[in-house]
Amino acid sequence: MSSARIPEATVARLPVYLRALTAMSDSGTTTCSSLELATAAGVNSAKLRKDLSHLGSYGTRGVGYDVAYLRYQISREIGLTQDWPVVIVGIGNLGHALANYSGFTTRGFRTVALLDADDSRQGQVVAGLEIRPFEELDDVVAEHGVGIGVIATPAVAAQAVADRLVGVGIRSILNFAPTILVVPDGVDVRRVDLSSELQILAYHEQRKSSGVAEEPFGPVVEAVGGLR
Amino acid sequence: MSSARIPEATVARLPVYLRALTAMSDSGTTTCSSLELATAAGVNSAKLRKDLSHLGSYGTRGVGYDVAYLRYQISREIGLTQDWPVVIVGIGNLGHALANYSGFTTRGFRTVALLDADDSRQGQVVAGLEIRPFEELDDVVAEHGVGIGVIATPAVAAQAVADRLVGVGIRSILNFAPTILVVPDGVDVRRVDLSSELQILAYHEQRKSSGVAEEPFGPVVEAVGGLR
DNA sequence: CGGATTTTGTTCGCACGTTCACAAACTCCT
DNA sequence: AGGAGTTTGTGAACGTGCGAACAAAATCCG
Repeated sequence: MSSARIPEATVARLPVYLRALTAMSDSGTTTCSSLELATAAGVNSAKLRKDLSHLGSYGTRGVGYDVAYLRYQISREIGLTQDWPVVIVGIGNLGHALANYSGFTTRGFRTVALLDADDSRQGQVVAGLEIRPFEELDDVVAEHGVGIGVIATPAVAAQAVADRLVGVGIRSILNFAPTILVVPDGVDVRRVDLSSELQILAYHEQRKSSGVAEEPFGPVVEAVGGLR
Repeated sequence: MSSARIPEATVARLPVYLRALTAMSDSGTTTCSSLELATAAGVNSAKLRKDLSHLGSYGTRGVGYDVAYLRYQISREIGLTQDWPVVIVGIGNLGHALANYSGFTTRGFRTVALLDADDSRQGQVVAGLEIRPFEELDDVVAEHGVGIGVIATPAVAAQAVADRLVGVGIRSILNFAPTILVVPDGVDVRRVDLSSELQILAYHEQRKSSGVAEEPFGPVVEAVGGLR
């Protein structure tokens, strides 16, 4: 069961459940029902139960889920029981923010290097790490192993950076540059596009403004991702 | 046709098409086929054509699409022919980066205010705007009208901020805080969650590492959003 | 003018995701 | 011990989304 393929939609929600469970754990809650967890995560309780059933049968009928146990099981399923090295490329405003962002230092991930092609930034210390030249990518991988690459460069540089990342063996890329990256089979790219998000909001806002007939209490979209 | 409801999946891709068309326009391309545009956007050409067909019939059989014309039509559909005022709340590292981010000043959006509850930041100028106290939210809305709210505060403050935003009439929120916001019907919340994105990548990376049997040339996911 | 060629717009079948509804399984109380 | 009450896990119905295949419409060329 636990080794069967998990639907992509479910995978995308597991981090949300994990966060909700962590919050419960912090506030001393030791047990929760599917309804409580679903409410905290902002989803339907049936959907939550079906999602969890893909991992295994970790609840107890008539009782609910043990918060700590379920949290561990989800962590394990996602692969957070080990530490993934993260390399951030492009330390401009955004890269700066990402380096300082606590979500990257959360259990499961460790920012091991900040790289930038701009000479003027070399040696500057951000979030306790020294900015290194992009050419040292190979050294970084040699030191810390292959992990996850984060691209926070301008759009024009993104594809070249991606090519280099793939070249040193990285197969998971988080792309903040507004470009569609072309990568070989077997490499995952997830794109985070702020202007797309704004535009999607604008579309719905426009529909709301110009009294377009909507389904009763229309699109209340609790959407995509969340920042830690 | 143009007033019919457009599928959510299509709406989410329109910004990508728009960006690809802009790039073509900048490089002097005046006409393109569905295959060319689809390739640039990283999608199947049949899907692209179906998406565009929801807006209307803007192509010419045997020829393709006029880049400038299609670009205008998509802009209009999304609602970018007017300028949406954007308010950013929480000017920490991330809020700082967002304020300087060119995607927010792109045609269609105008950052009108930076708000922060922290006294020590008041008056500081970021990206040409002075940081103002969060209490002045009402004044901002009075000055610039109701638009889109961006929450870049710590998680604990996010819900309270959202409540205030909704209180002054804002119905579109882009949430960077790692929290599920509870909002009334009719309010759209889009969440951008960096740690979720990382965790999703970690899940797939783990599967790739531990030689799990995969479908031939498994999950090459070109996923969610992109930054401008 | 008419046939060959190109490319759009749309129809169809299939896979995926979501929700409802209910049986199975556990606890609690008498 | 047994029945009442809870809550999980899942089967089935429904809706949405995707990709292939094809007809319709435009251009090009002889």
